[in-house]
Amino acid sequence: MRYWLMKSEPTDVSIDDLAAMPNQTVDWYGIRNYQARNFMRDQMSIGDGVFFYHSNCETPGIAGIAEVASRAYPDRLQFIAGHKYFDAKATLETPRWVNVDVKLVRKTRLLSLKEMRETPELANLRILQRGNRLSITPVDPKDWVYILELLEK
DNA sequence: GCCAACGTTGGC
DNA sequence: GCCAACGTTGGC
Repeated sequence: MRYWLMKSEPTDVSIDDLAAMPNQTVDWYGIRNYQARNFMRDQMSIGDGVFFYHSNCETPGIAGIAEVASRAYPDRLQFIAGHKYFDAKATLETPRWVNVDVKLVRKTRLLSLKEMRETPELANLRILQRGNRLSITPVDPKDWVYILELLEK
């Protein structure tokens, strides 16, 4: 059992979009970064905890709790010629990109990036480190618990 | 819209 | 295999 923070642009998939999806589940498509892919492929298990993070928006921050709902499987968009996420080097036999499914647990208050930065206990959180752009990062269990408490406040 | 930081690409 | 150039991310 591991914990993760996964970024999504709310103009693409917001927490409310997730809540409106069938089974409140979305395939985490479009990851085109090897580190993030490897986290999904090698380390994620069904039931892992996920903080659903809104990025590249007016108030970035954690908007809800979700969970990993599948093992990693090939991202279908890599095979669609002309698609934004098409990859000419990927084949059905040797796909390059994978995704997991992510299921909503519950929407929370928005815990803003600003508030996280102002919380000394969270100083080690990967997303707060300088220059961190990874869209999927592991979260330490103690940070997971601490943030859960913050989300209740 | 700016730009710092980082990842990827490709010439050599 | 180096590294300059380019592309992307994402906060501000």
